[in-house]
Amino acid sequence: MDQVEIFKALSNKTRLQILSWLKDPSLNFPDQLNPDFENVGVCVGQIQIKAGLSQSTISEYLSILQRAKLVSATRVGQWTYYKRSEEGLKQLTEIISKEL
Amino acid sequence: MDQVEIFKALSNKTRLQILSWLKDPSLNFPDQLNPDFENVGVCVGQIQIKAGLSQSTISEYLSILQRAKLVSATRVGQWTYYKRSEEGLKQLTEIISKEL
DNA sequence: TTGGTATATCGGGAAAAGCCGATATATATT
DNA sequence: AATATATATCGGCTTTTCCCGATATACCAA
Repeated sequence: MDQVEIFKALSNKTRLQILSWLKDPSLNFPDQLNPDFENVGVCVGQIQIKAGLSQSTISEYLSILQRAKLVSATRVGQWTYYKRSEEGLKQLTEIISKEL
Repeated sequence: MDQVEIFKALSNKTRLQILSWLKDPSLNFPDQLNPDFENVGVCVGQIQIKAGLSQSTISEYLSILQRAKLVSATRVGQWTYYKRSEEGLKQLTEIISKEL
């Protein structure tokens, strides 16, 4: 549980937006194709379009968030679906309330 | 209230340590000269010694924490005393619980 | 197998952060 | 005024982050 890594992941406007968007996928990603995306998450392409940055950048950002355990990924066919990891976010709350 | 600025301020091991040390100054800074330091804070020099980085670096780190409203400063004579800004830290908790 | 789509990885240029020593500024003392 | 101490600011070198385009990989469909 590397605190610095978590805070670095959060030190970017786009990555904070992604986390926020993933709080309510049906609201923020109405064009999503997969009907089960509330459970499985949102695919990289949708996030990329919404963020307006390049595909490679968004892919990298998602893996930064994943390494910090703030999101989790599920591969289904040719898509990778990302969703918030409430477990990791709970850990963050604990860090802040106890250690900080 | 720039969230990115706050998280950037927290994205450094030394700065996290400083915040943590300032939770209990009498424990972490036993050599402190000012007897009232529990209220006023800890001076830059003491923090610098404890951190083991250069004076200029620590001075800069403290102003980064201050800009993020995580600490506050009080100048008394030739010393500047820094202490945690519980107000700013409360704001951080709110950001995380509500917006993130 | 061939081609198409989704994502990941690589290489790199530009900007920011990490950290230093030197210097400037503010205050206190003599 | 001169000196000493504490802190802040400046200039610079090194490492990391921000993004990109190009390419590689994985999967699917014909």
